[in-house]
Formats: sequence, C-alpha cells, structure tokens
Amino acid sequence: MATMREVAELAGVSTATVSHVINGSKKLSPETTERVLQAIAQVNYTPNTLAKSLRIGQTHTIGILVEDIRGLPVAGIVSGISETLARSGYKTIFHDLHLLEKLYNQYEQIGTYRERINAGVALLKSSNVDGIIYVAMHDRHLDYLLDPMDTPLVYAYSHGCDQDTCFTYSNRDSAADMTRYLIARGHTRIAVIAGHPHSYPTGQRLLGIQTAMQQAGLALPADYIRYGDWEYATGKTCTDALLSLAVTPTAIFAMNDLMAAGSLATLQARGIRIPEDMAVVGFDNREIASYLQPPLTTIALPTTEIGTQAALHLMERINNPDLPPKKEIIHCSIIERASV
Amino acid sequence: MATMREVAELAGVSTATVSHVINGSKKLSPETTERVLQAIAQVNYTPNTLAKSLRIGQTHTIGILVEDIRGLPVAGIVSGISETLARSGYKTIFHDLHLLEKLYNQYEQIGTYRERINAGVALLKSSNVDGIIYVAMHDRHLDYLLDPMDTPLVYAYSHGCDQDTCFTYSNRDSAADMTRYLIARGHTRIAVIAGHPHSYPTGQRLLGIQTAMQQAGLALPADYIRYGDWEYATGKTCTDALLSLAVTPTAIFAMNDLMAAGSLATLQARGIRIPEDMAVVGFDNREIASYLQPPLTTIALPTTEIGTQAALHLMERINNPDLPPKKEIIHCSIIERASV
DNA sequence: ATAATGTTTTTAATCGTTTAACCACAAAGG
DNA sequence: CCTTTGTGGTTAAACGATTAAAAACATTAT
Repeated sequence: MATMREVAELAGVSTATVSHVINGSKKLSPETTERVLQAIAQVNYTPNTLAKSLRIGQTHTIGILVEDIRGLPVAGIVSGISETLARSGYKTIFHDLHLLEKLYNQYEQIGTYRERINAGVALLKSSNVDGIIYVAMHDRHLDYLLDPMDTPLVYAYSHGCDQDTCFTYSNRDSAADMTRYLIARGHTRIAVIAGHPHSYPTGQRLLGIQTAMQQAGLALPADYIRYGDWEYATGKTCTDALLSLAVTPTAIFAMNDLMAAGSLATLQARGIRIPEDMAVVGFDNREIASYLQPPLTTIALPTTEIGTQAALHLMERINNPDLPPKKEIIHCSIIERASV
Repeated sequence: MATMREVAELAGVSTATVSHVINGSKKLSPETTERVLQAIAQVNYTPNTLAKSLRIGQTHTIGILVEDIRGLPVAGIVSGISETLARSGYKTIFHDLHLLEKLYNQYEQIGTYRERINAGVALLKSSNVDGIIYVAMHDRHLDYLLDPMDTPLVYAYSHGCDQDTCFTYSNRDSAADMTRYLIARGHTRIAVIAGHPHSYPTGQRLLGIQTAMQQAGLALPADYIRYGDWEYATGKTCTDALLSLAVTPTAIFAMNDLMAAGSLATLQARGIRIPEDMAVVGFDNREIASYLQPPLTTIALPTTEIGTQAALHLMERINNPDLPPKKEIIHCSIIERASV
C-alpha cells in the first residue's frame, strides 16, 4: 500500500500539501494540485483510514447491535440501515447478540441478557464507532442498556417502545387501520384472536381495534376477544371457540399471521368459505401469508423504512450530539389479498 | 477516554511498561505489574484500538460482504459467521450489496453488479479488514471478484459453487439423500418438479436424484421430470401435468418448498390424500413448510454451519495466508414432517 | 574492586495521517 | 525603501499505541 509520503515525494511536495489536495482544506495552485493528483493515480494511493481516524477522532463507522439477525423483521431493518449509511459513506460494524434461542424463555437468567448486551456495547465502543443503532425485537431488554451513553444511540423497531430516541411502527394505529378496513367492507361483528394477554403489542393493538370500533359505533363484545400465544395452534382453538358462540362474527382479526393461518385451517376444515362466510386478516406479512389458501390480507411492517429513518437520525445526532430525543412512529401498510 | 500515558503517569512508569503489562510481552516485577493494573482500573482505561491497529498493521476485523441480507438463507449464515468470529475476538464489518431486487432479472446490466461488488470490496479493504467472507446467493456473480486479492477471501453458500475456497452445501448429495429416503419408504415411481432447466442447482439435484434411483435399480422416465420456475404457480401446473400421465407417480419431489406448496394445493383440490395417495417433499425448509397442510417433509440448508465453517477457515487463512484452497461441502438434513 | 551477567525498565522511533503555526515570496500602498 | 497584505507552501507536533535497542540496576564471578 502506497502512503501519503510516497505520493508527496513523487510530486515533490510535502505530505501536508497532499493532504490539502485530498481534503480540499486549503487553496492550492492548479499546477501543484495537478501534480499531486497524478502522483496519487500513479502509485494507486488510497488513504489509510486508521491513521486518519486516529488523528481526527472520528471513524465514520457506526455500530449496529442486533438482538438476532435471524429474527423476522430484523433483516429488513438492517437492510434499510446499511443502505442508508453506505449512501452517506459510513461503514457499519455489526454485532449479533444471538438472543433468539432464549427470547421466549421467561425464566432465563436476567444476568445473561444484560451481560451480553453490555459486552456488545463495549465491543462497539472499543471499535470507536461514532454511533450505535440497537435493533430490538422486544422492548424487554432495552433497560439493560443502562450505562450513560457518551456515544449517540438510537433504537430501531422494538415492537413499539417507550425509549426516547426510537424508531418503530405503531401497533395501535395499524390495528385501528385494519379494523376500519374491515368495517369499510361491511363487517360489523369483528372478533379478535390476540397474542399473550399482558404483552405490549397485544395491549396496543387491542386499543387500536377498540378505538376504531367505537368510532364506527360498533360493539366489541368480551367473548369476541380470545387470547392465544402467537402460535399456529392457538389460532385453531380460538377459532373453534369463536364458532361455538351463539352469534358468530363475520370477520376474524388475528394478531399475527401464524394464528391467522391456524384460523384459516379450522374454518376450512369446517367448510366455511373465505371470504364469503368469514373474512380473516393477520398481522406481520410473513412469507406464509401469501401462500395460504386463500392468500391472507395482512399488515406489513415497514422494516426498511424503520431502518432508513433510524440511520438518518443517528447521523444527525452524530453531527449534533445534543439534539432533543426524537421518537418516530412509521405507518404500516395493509397488504390486500383474497381473505377479505 | 483515558490513554496509556495517563495510566503510566499514575503508576509512575513509562508507557512501554504499561504496554508490556497489558500484552504480557515482557516479564516484569510483580510489584510494577500490580501498580499498573491498579492504575488501569482506577482510570478505567481501555486501549485505543485504532492506535494499536495502526501500529501493528492488523485490525482483528473481518469484512462480510453479503449479496442481500434479506435473502433467505443469508441471515442464518451471517449468524453463524458472526458468532464464530465474535468468539475469537474478531470484529465484523458488514456490507450489503442490495442485489435482491435485481437478482432474478437476467437482463440487468452486468456492469452494475461488478461495480457494486468491487466497490464493496474496496470499502472493506479501506477499512483494513484482515479478511473477507463473501456471502452469495447465486454463483453467478462470483466471477466479478476478479482483482487479485491480497486480502484473504472465502466464499460462503453460493448454492454450490466452483470457487476454490468455498463453503456450501451439496445440491447433489442432499437430493440423492432425499430420494433414498423416499425409496426406503417404498416409493418406486418418483416424479420431479425441477427448477429452471439450465440452472446449476437444478442440474445438480437432478443428478443426485438420478444417481439414487439408478443405484436402487429404479427408472426415472423423462415425463416424470417437469421443469418449473421455482414459483408456487408452477408447482400447480407441473402437478396437473403429472396427474394426467397414464401411470401416475406415488411421490413428488419438488426442488423447492414453494413449488411443493403449489403441488400440495393442486393435489388437495383434486381430493388426493397426502401422504396416503401421494407423498410430497420439498427443498429449503422455508418457514412455509411447517405450516402447510400436511406439514411438508423437506431438506434444511445447514446455514449456521456454513457460516461457522467459513469463519473458522478464514481465521486459519489469515494466520497462514498461503494455505491451500479448501472447499467444504456441508451436509443437509432431512426434516421429517407429515407429507411422506 | 572490576568485569560479566541477568533482570527490569526506559528511550525513542514508528505506524500514516491532520492541522495550527510558520515561512517565503510577490505585489501593493505609503 | 519599508511596511502591509496575500498567496502558496512547509514544518513539526500531535493522535495513542508497539517494540527494538539502550540503559539502569542488581547479582554473581574473577
């Protein structure tokens, strides 16, 4: 690798001049500039990033700390982040916490999470990143990032969260949107297959649904709300329960695509036609949604956009560290398929 | 951030001594060592990676160049890579080529790919990475990495490839395995729904199937091989075609899960029971496979393992740059579900 | 006492940049 | 002719570590 010194010697100038040519940090005569440029080309010089970073105290690198890249919406967010950063000439250093195996295990030792997260942060800091984006799947772990951050940090995703500087989607608004979508298509008896009763997304989405129903002057009876565990099987059992009611609903809003798939299976097994006799919608727009019979109308998470916005804001924050906290809720879109 | 100089002053020694304590590069008296250690703890010193890297000419960082993180098996490979590297104290700098949108577009300007790939390599090199892992989805683009590499490089995945230093799975062997699995369960008339006729995976998998059939003394008639385009819809049309034959097969081997799903749908629409009247298997173990009716028996790609092996080998290669090329084929496993 | 030997610690150069401060020179102003 | 003002370039000190080589000191041998 050619160094700046070699270029300088070849062009018959000092390294300072070479540096000024490269960075445009001083006005130089056209002749000198030209001579330096030629020398640079001749020895195929590329600046040493390490030396530069050491000197100026900025690496133009950001760290992205993901809970688990295999998590469903995570890849999309990372994609958005990395594209946006690359466009602005930032490099990305990636660290995966590998939290997926344990994520649903409520009894897992808390210590492990905290240690892993803090180790990750320490690692990124030791790489002298200019900023960090934490890509969460749950909001559960965010409290662990406790030590006062001298490095700018923004949160992405985290399924709707209460952090100050965070980019996510609105569980509530998108559930409300979908409910209005059903209402607009003539449905008045809408049942809900919810997730875990005490989880944040369940609560928020339910709120959205209730709001939309209320605004339309419709009722949401208590026995139209069944709680599942986000898995396929509970989609089936909840649907069975709903069908055994005296007055059955005309639409089922499952809070994720897996439970919607279970619901679809049960309905079909009973010979109920979709969407004629019963409309079904999901949430997440997982791959499975488009291959169900019929293809499932569902809500798509704006993963790329979340990543893009988070990255943009982090860059702002790097340039101006005492920016006020910014929380941005990005709208989801409804993917219309044949199940409504 | 505390520097080594501050630690040295506090401990009343030179920076050289501090460095020796940290790296164990020279034997020092226990008292001095202790004093330095205390000083380090007292000011909460962490070494500056940039300075160190600049001096020793190694960053302990590797670059991972992915064609697109949203690509299906990619996240798993990246997960394996990142875990393995982290375990050995390597940092990972991540660059995404965002090739997905265009991947299936045959008429895309070649230049774009080459430029993007080479820009990615340049970016990683400018970050002074010690080595690079290229995570491919196709083997189509690998030729573009042409400039002679001074940085060690290994390929991961790429759907079976001809590169020298590459980690992937065996299209051929796993297709053969699955065929034997069907044969062992009594099937003698096995039909194939293949992918694009001229694609590498199609050719290899077909080879594997033919080999297994031959070894079992079974025939694979030409009209039992239908070519699709890897999409759901062709799964249906190919199945229709197979069912209209004079002698129908007892098992269908679709070369991916999507086409298998299409096949399943068609069979069910015709009232054919699975697996009693017809067995169906797929390839890829995508999410959809476990939610089909019946759940699909299929082949799982060893994504994590591919990543792990590639990372391990890259580290070897960094320590010993003129290692002979190593190509490793990792076995796939059959995921048994209810469709056989 | 002096030299030889071994142990522990320091000196100072180095990695490849950036950048404030300085210098040389020319043109202009008094 | 002497000062000012500008232009175009250089000098040299950083940034924060590592590491040969030298030095300081203690120990043992002659």
